Amino acid sequence: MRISQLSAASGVPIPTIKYYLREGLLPSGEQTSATRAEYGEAHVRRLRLIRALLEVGRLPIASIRKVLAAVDDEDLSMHHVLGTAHYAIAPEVAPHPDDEDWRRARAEADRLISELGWRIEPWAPTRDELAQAVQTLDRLGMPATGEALRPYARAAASLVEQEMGTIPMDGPRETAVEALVIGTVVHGRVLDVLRRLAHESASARIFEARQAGKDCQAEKDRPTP
Amino acid sequence: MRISQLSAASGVPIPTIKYYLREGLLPSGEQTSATRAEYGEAHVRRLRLIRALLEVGRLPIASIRKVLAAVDDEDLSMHHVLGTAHYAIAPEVAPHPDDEDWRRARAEADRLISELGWRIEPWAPTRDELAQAVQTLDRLGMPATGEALRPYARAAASLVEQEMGTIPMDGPRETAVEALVIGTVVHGRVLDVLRRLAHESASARIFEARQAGKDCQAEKDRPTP
DNA sequence: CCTATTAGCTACCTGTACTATCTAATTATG
DNA sequence: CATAATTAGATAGTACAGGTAGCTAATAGG
Repeated sequence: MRISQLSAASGVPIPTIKYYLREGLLPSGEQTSATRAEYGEAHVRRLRLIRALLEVGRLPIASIRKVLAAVDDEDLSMHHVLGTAHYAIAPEVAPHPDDEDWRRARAEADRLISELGWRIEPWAPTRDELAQAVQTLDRLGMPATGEALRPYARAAASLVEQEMGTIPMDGPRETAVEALVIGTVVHGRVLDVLRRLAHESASARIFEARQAGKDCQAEKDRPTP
Repeated sequence: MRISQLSAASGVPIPTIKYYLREGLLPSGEQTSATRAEYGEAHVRRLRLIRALLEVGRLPIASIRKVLAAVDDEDLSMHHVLGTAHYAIAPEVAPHPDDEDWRRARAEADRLISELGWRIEPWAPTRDELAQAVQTLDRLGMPATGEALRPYARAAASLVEQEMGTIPMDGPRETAVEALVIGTVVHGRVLDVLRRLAHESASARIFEARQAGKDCQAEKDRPTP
């Protein structure tokens, strides 16, 4: 398969494929001469994974590179690939270690994690992400106690439990690892989208009585298609 | 309160505050002379909300402007403010209306929503987001049937139900509306982070037996603090 | 042999979220 | 009263992300 066919098969423009090659997201094809390289099904697959992480997972290119490097490293156990993915996904959160509010939020996050009995590395950046959310809720006057977060944690744990059951652990490593990464990234988005849909629906149910007469005005505000 | 005090109180640098004023995210202070304006507690509050939407919610400035405009529009019902927030949050998803795969994914998304009995506007961009995720999973060979998505939907619905109960519906409009927006954005992130934590924990539990001997090597890969 | 395609390279472009600087008008301070 | 500091408002510049475009030399296929 030549680059033009790879482009056609994947829907990704040639210059973009070249960009991904430069950035080390996509392995080079097998060089058959100075101006020819041969690409295969693995490249199509890889491109699909890249686009999934980029468009659905909203990961920056640099993070995708790290994730894919871990996926390709045969020496890493599945758990460590997943760990790398989690590290790469977690956005930098600029902790202010000498800020009192920050320390309290971080302590609250750590407390919740240990109460739940979750096995999370002490240096996991995800802890900081949780602390950031907790701190933000505190500052906004909606304090996030462990009490308030526990339902979210339980729901998350139960969904993840189910999801883990569907990973083909005993198939080829690559399949399992990709399924894990997709689980982390794409299913995260699925849950987020469904939550927003549920939110809109709940809001419609709850408020429909209160606003009865206002629908006509609202219709005018509808964005024109 | 002058701009320098506003900056100190909120932790946002003066040039950034000026930028938010220019961009219409923050209302101007009360002009007391050609070179003085007076800011109040509302400005501090607004800045905190902006930073929450930006840093935790990862919303682009343009979306934040739309959300805040809706929050400030006293003529909009709470449901419509929330709708605006949902519209603003949903990233553009570039649907290809003549792509067969896309149409199938979109149909699957619509089917799931109607099966669940959710009240979602037909033109809601969130439908496209769900369709995008479904299409991506299809392409990656992990087809997302309604069956597979239902547990996520149920969990989302139940969490949202609880969350709605905590909104102070009968307090001042601004408080309720802000709580709704924060619920949409910040609690979404909380759930996402908790899901990734649960994922890491589950992975640790499941794989610890399989990798026993590899921990030493793994420790060396730990990012240096 | 001639046209099209390709790898590898460098340069360029667009959008986002700031940052910096400048000006003129105040306001506070010694 | 003079002088230093602060401010609003405006313009311009920066850094990064994610591509996109064009160039050159080599080669493949007809």
